Amino acid sequence: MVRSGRRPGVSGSRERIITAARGEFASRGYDAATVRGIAAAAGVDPALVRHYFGSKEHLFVVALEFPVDPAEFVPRLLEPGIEGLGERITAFFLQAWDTPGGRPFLGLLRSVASNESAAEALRQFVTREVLQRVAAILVLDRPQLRAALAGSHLIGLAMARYVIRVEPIASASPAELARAVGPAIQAYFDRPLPT
Amino acid sequence: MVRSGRRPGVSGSRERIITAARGEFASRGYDAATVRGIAAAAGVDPALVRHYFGSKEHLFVVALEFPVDPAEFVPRLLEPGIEGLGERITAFFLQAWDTPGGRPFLGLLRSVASNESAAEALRQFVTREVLQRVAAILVLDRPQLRAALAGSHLIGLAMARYVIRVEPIASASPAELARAVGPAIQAYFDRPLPT
DNA sequence: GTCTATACAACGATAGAC
DNA sequence: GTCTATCGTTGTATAGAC
Repeated sequence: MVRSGRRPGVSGSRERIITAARGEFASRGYDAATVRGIAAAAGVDPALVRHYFGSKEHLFVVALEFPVDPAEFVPRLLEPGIEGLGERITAFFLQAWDTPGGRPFLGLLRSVASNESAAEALRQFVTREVLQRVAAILVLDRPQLRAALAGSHLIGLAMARYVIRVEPIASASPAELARAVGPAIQAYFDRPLPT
Repeated sequence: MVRSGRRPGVSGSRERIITAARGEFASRGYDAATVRGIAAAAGVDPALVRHYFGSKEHLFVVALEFPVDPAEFVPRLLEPGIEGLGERITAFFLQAWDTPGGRPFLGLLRSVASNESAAEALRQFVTREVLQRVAAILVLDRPQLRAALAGSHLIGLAMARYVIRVEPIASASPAELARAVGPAIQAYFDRPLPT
């Protein structure tokens, strides 16, 4: 009976490992997620993970891929104009987190907070794919600072709601939160910034 | 050679363990910090940590002690009145983080993001010692929601500046940031909240 | 003599590397 | 699948403080 060696046909193991890695990193964070756990969730041998990705860190970088595509949502949110932009962004952000597809965000946040290379990866990604795109569309002074400040509030909102789970933010409805926070985001695209 | 047993004089081991724990939790986060590493940094046996604190988790809770005292800074910031409150709070927050004494904050944030019991500890602490205090002083509707939203922005600011280190927030001066963010915080204590 | 501080050794679990 | 390292924890013995 042949036990070792390559299986015939296309296995899809690589993709299953990436999917499993997202789930594990999401639910446990970078450090607590284990290569063995990921391999088990993917139904493969741990050595296969090493074969494809070399290291846990590199696997993470590959799996980092965002669940939403800035190339799509940035123009879509900005296109209708400045008016109502704050609430649109906030509502989209909360919806992205609240849906099942937003699960990876939580793991990403956990990983970023505990792991320097994860923070580095996210910093590069956000700067290149989000901030620069926003800056290219906005006709305002210091667009990158404005976008970064607005983004910082949203990150904090996610920390308060999904990580720390402080009340009454944790239990508020997405719509209620979007209405409460929207104007603060809006102000970063409306108001002159102090020098 | 005598190896075990009590050492002569006052050792201060308990305090050294707490200090070492703060340093380890700060630089590595809750999960990555080890009891053995903390014991080594304190120059004691790991079993002594257990003797004093029972478990890693309880040691964390003891070491959690905030570097600033809400009983002091909440009244001090709120006392001059609503006017300029946003900028006062933001400047105080950034200063607390930027000074050497603010180091523990970073570790706290890392721990909270990666560990559920740390998040639980911080949630209880913030709710009891900060939000309720603010709510007791402010004469506004839904003071707890207002304070929580303002706090979420500040947490996000810290994430952007000290953890993710995204530009231009990471390199901005505290004064510049306080002027840019202050009005957003202020609005949470000025404006009517949408229902 | 009793309480407390301390050390040492080892256990069972589990990780990543190869 | 094996190897090695290291984790949190625990049992037990000992020496000083009071």
